[in-house]
Amino acid sequence: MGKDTILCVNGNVNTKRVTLREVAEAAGVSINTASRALNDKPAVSPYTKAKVLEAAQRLGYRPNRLARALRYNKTKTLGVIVGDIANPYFSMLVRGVEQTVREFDYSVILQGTDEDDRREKEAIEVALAEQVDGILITPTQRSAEAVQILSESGTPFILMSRHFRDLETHYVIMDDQRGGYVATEHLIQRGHERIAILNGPPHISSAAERYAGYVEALRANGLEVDERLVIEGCLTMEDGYHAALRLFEGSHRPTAIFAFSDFVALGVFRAANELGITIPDDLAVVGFDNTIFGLCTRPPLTSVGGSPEELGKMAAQLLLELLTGKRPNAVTRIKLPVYLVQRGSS
Amino acid sequence: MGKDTILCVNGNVNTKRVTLREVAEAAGVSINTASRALNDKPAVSPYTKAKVLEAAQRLGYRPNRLARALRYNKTKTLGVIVGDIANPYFSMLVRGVEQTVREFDYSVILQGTDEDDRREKEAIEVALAEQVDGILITPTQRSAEAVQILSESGTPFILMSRHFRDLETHYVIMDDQRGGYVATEHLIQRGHERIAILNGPPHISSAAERYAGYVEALRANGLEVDERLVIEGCLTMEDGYHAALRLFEGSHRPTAIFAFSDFVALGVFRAANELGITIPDDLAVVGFDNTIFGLCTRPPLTSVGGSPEELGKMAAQLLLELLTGKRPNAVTRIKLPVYLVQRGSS
DNA sequence: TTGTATGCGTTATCAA
DNA sequence: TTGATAACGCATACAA
Repeated sequence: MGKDTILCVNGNVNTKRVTLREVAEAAGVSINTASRALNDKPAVSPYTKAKVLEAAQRLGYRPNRLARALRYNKTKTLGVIVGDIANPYFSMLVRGVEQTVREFDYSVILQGTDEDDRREKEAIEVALAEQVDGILITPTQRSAEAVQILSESGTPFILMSRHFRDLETHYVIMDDQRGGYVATEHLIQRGHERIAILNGPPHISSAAERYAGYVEALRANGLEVDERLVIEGCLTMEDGYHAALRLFEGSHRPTAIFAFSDFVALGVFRAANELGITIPDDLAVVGFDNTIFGLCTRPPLTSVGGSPEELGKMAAQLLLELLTGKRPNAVTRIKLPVYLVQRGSS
Repeated sequence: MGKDTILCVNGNVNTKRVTLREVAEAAGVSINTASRALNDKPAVSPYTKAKVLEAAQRLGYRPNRLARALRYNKTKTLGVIVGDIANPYFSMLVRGVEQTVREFDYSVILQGTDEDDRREKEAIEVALAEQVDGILITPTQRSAEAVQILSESGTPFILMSRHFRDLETHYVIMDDQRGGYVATEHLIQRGHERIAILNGPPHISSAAERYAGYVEALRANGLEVDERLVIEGCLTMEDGYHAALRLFEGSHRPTAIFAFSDFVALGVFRAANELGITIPDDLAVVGFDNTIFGLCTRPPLTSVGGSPEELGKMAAQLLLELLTGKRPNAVTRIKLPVYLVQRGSS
């Protein structure tokens, strides 16, 4: 062990934290004088202030945000609940949230639901028990119960990426119907008529609306919906992979696929690679979300969508403005525009 | 507005939370009788208990974890600090952590550093101010200061994926040197002699050790290190993309690339696609981490590594065992094995 | 079996 | 300018 070795075995040893009382004692002042000095409050002499600051510095004082939170009844903490942290879409979303939240000196308690409504309820309960000031959530939408609980709790919350048509909540979503329309129309214009959709679960609003856009585009172009080309419940790459395999095995093959997300589309690429199907010649593919992963497939993936990171940022900003009173409390609904970015896959 | 409409405009309205005192009053008992009833403590009559539980239920009582934490001096919250939340490697890591943490009824406060040491320090300060019981961190390693601070704080912490050679800390890492060796040796056996490495920043231990393994394998096979084929600082897909472009533009092209991560390797695929370079004929590629994204490239990506999700789980488990006293406090160092999974790219 | 009183670390009120 | 005291919500030692 060299002399520079830092011994970091700790744990139950030095776990005692320095409190304000100790700082006050060390500085020879009362506890609340110390408090005022550290919080830049008026009514404290420069000399005293310097003494307190020095003592705090020397002892390594760190204000206890918990105690402060208890006092203020504000934790400066947000609960963030998403479907799956490892899903690139949600990763980007959370990244946007985290960045914005940090700017406001708030913290994030992150939880994943795996799209399970029981887990979702638990996550909400945990967040509320942690006294978060607000909640950002992509609801599983298996029922409206989550929103019901949140609503009754009185804790401000904002839905991200998904919304309930007949519930008056704040939300920030993509223009999913438009996205579905644009993607499908694009494929039609490229000459396709048998266009499959590997959609998400239909109880999720973004999936339902993209489907509506898909249908709308088909009808507008004199095409009928073929149930055999509609596959639901795809959320992950694995889902996309298996759905694509099933589709190709069947007798009624599509010439194009519109996937619920780039992540799902990646699964389609995997299946196509394995089966020797050439994209875009044998099969055109369009994804959703415009993630960077679409740049790495061969050929690169055509995708429609906005920026999930931006959506996260907006939702966080909205919530924080609500919390800090910078924004009136009327229901705010934001629908972000989507764009089609055509690349080699279609 | 239908009769089922839930009005969720809240915010500053109903934000008053139900406290234990109110439950006690509603049940007509004292505050601590209520406390004991709700916490399944002995010495409370069944009748009283039922009364309290009913009142709690009716009022929608939720115990305030903050107040409880203040009392216990334990928050049941862990700070998790990683380089970049949107990096698939870290996403998987965080996912593993979150899953394990939930099993123990702990919460996670997540922060990203963007590999910036100032942000890292801030993140640590925030976590400590939040009184987290422990910290899981992938240190930026620009200096040992982060570890110094953590060490002095007395808060247990565990390094993930990276470690300091001369510091006595808990850590869970991959066998990076072995990984570097295996990847390089594999490429050599496939007949390659000009093998480039798109490595991470050298101050990061995993990068340094993979490089050591790379060098070791070259030497063991009578090959010399060619500085022109060593590129450092690659962490993202973008980095891999630009590094690969630079490499292909130069006069001294490699016939194989060993990338720091699958994420970086994806960038290589993008560059290769754009330049019309055929993998694996013109260029072999090996990634690291064995993420599912490697399955979607064409051809699929050869990769070496263990499971980042597993690493996250182990680190979380280790920390929680430390915190709950289930594990002695001796320094625990875990090095997870790595495997080579050969696919089409090499 | 139940209730009273105290303390966790902070901040705010008010009096000195 | 400073300090004593109460309060935030909860849990517990102790008394009843």
